[in-house]
Amino acid sequence: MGITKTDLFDSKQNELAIVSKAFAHPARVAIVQYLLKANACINGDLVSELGLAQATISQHLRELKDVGIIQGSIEGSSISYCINPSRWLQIRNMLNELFDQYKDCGDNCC
Amino acid sequence: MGITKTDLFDSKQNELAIVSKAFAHPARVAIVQYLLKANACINGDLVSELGLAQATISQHLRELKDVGIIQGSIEGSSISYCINPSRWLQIRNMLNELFDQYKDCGDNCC
DNA sequence: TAGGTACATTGCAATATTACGATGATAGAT
DNA sequence: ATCTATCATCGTAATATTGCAATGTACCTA
Repeated sequence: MGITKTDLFDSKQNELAIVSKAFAHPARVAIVQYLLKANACINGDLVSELGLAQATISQHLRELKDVGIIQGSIEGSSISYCINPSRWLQIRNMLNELFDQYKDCGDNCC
Repeated sequence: MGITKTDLFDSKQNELAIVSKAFAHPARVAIVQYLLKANACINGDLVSELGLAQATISQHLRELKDVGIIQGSIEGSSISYCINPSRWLQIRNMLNELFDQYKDCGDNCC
């Protein structure tokens, strides 16, 4: 059926899944890494950087924007994208909270 | 066309995407959280815990296992699953490495 | 106004994911 | 050997994702 049964899970689990899905494509990882490296805000010369069509890049940018990871501001006729600082930290904390839950159980695990 | 052009990206970007994809479904997040909470190793009573069919749970478990996040060992006629410690730490480090790359650029961003 | 640049959106084809019933496979109990 | 419990796999239907050409929109320039 291809449809995720989101109602079976709590909001935190769904949020984690949505955020993870944003990173679940190498193109979006590459876009985020590029924005991190450039630090200053960059417009869509990602098209020449990555080897994908303009429409495809635009689509990936929108997905990242929808999740709030990046934000764009109009810069004349082009658009500057950059990491959303507060959202970035929030996601980082959310992931850390998950990964910190692991308690090493020695070798008596499985 | 529905197929990801993995050859356009480096192995690290692809790895990050693959790992993220494992967490990109609330059921898999819930499974991981359950294993974290239970600490000790748990078999497939996830079927009653989550509201999904046995076949569906099994499928999600396999995806988590394929990425190496969890591992299972036969326990009589049932199977004990648990977090894979080394892989868990490795993923944690990989994500931290990404999230630490963010340098706050003050307010002169975008 | 007309033309060009930079993105976004639409529409479509190909492939992937999600979910589950039905069916296998294996281990323990009778 | 037969039954049952537990889990994996297969097959299939419904939906989502990926990618791009074509088109739309907004802005700048001449």
